[in-house]
Amino acid sequence: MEKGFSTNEIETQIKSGELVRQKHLQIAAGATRLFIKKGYFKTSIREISKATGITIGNLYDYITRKEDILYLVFDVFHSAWIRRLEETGILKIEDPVEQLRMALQRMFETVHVYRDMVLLMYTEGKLLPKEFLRKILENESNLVKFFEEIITRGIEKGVFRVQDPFLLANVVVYLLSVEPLRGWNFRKDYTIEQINEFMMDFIMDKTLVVSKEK
Amino acid sequence: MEKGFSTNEIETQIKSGELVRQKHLQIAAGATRLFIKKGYFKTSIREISKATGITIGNLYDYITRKEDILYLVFDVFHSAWIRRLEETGILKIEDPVEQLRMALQRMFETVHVYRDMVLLMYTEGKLLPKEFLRKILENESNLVKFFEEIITRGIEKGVFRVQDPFLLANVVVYLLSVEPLRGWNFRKDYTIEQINEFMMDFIMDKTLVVSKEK
Amino acid sequence: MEKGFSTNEIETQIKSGELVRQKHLQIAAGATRLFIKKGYFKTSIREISKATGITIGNLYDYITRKEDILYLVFDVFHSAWIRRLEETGILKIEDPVEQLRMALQRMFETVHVYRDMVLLMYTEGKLLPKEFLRKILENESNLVKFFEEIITRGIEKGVFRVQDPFLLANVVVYLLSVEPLRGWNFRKDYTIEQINEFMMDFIMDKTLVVSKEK
Amino acid sequence: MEKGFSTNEIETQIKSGELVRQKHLQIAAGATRLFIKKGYFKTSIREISKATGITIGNLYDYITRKEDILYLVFDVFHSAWIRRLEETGILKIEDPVEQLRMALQRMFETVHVYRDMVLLMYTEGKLLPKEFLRKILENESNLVKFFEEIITRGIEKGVFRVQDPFLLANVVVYLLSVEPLRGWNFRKDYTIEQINEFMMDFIMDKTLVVSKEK
DNA sequence: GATGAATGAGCATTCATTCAT
DNA sequence: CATGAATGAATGCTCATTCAT
Repeated sequence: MEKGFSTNEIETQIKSGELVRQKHLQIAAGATRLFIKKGYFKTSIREISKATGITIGNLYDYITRKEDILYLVFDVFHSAWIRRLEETGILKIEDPVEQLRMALQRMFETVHVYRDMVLLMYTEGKLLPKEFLRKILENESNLVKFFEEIITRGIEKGVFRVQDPFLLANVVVYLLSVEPLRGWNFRKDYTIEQINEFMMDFIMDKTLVVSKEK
Repeated sequence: MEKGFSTNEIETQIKSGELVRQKHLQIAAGATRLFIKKGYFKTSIREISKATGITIGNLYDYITRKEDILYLVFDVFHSAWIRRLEETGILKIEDPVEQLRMALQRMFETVHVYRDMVLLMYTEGKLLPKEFLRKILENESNLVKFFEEIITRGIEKGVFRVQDPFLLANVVVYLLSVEPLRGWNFRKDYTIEQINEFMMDFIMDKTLVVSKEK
Repeated sequence: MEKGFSTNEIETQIKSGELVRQKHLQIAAGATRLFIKKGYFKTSIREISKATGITIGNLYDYITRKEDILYLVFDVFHSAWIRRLEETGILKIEDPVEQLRMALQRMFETVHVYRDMVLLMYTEGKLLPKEFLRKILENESNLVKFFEEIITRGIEKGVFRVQDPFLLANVVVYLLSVEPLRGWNFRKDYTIEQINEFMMDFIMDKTLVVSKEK
Repeated sequence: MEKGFSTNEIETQIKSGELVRQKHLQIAAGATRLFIKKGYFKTSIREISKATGITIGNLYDYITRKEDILYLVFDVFHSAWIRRLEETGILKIEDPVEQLRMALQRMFETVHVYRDMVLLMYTEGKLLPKEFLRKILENESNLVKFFEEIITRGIEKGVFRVQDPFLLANVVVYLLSVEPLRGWNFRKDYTIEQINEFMMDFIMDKTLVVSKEK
């Protein structure tokens, strides 16, 4: 029903849904900073309680296990992520080339904004309870599908020539995270714009029929 | 480069260098299995002691902090990794195209063999104390340099046309880990050979001057 | 004696005595089931709130401490217990032998019906605050007196020959609980009727002058 | 192997069996006092640690869960209990009447010595994990058998006349605990000797053929 | 009178690390 | 060199109780 953020998956002692939503955001906000700085395991519930201003007991009215907080963090992040993608008019762009370029542009910006969160998902994602992990992976899977569809449409329109759109889409989504994951090795020598431009060309090159005669 | 494996960085209560080396290997072997299965934090020293057959007290004669074990694990892994690269005659191949292809082939195989370790490095690497982390990143950096050199030589020989060999090399090394990190989304639909072939083509395409007229 | 059930001992935020009585019954009913199933300590106020349908805050309008609920449970039970004894015309039976036999009969039935509660009183009774404990013990003491009087009357009438009616009455009341407390060891081999018959004979034998020549 | 006290049932981090035995005794001793005074649930591990002089961590080297301590307490108690029974030459007494009398005498003394422990077993016994509970009940069951055998032998020798030796033995064992469980109602008016004498007569009367003509 | 969110002390338990033998 | 018992701070979590609405 609500668009955007919802965390119905987490069992709660609190009846007011609105309150739950607000506190979940509050918890996620406080915990995110800590998780990014110290990692999930090195962050204690006491610290989260302090950072969020919610007493421990009350915290546990909104979650059942510490793991839930990790999920909360990922979920809030994912909502923001999705929102950024939807806000743009990317879905309505007709020309696949332009659409892919815009989608990539948008995603690279988003990845940059949420660099630390992207890193967190790669490093701590596996700690999620199976059920939550499934949900997170589904999100990622959808992003891949999103790119797969753009590519497929491009193929149908004859502007892309690609053998395996699905595998390519996987690689493309993976490449979005080069900077967060491997940036330590080149960050110092390039601006973020240079990096993104390089990645953009790298991907577009791979995809466009028209790049043949270069 | 070095003769196999050395862990001089770790402070030790024991004099005999040979013994230290042997026990370090023993510790790394036992701990690796555990870290892969349960992660660094959820593995206790007691478990490592049990898995290695080294009593806790004795364990602490060969390390100073739990983190040291993580480093040991990474270091042993890295030696094996390097060995695999050196064993082949890749460095002696004259034709850059062939050399790149062989290097990639070799690396994809290696990544596949050490898939869990690669994952471990991505997820737990950040836990290393700064000094150790520096060393690990240096290893990685060297791998990037290795590919950068191949590419640069290819450019000089006129067989590759690449704008930024360094950035490309970074991307290439990053792409080696596509399967361990994102394979969950496509592993079920492809054999490892199909995946590697796809990745190989993807990278070579990106690099080769001659591939234009395809 | 009193008309049913009253729990004036418990301090209350609520004025209306009638309401207090009703809620106290409601609380006792819900809590009894839980206490029997999980024991006093392992039953939380939250669970009692849920089981009784009374919100936690409201619950605390009718009690002051968790211990009060235990007392409530015992008190309600005791009323029912007493009622069962009074309902029968035992007090009016003239022949002491018949009277004792009927009283025992009635009590064994009652114990059987309230077996779990009897057990609960033995195991959790000591947890009551001193004042409440005193009241509960007084109830028990009255039951002993009840039997003591029957026995004494029997002695006066020459049908019982007993040295110490008071101690005997204590033992008799204690024996009523043999099945709840030690039944685990013989329950499987006997019906409840067999057990009660045995106990009955055992006690009557102990008491009756006339049983000598058997 | 060792006669008397052994607690092999409890999993331990400690290798030296002798040390385990000694510490288990130490733990049981300290915990017993606390359990008797405050009950199992109201006694915290911290208190037990303090009372035993064993640090919390070390405590947990000798047990796995708090429940184990309760078992330890019961087990130590049971060993002492058994020892008292065996030390006497009761088993060797030929005359069943004398044997029963001596056994009862001995048991009443023992119950008196361990009055608080008997109470503890009745009130907290049910808290034991199933496996331990089974063991404890088995001990009790054996005590019943012990009396059953004496009685049966008495019947065979024609000195007892009893319909159901097994049920009677159950009742007899149950009666051993009148004083701990119901003594609050008559303790003040009788010496322990008076009580025990009364109980003794009560039971012997019930059992002896020869008591007919009294 | 009723609601249920908030409090925070308290609990059992774990575990990296030390050190006497 | 090796052993393994000991330490104790720290952790995640529970729950009786309060109180603003």
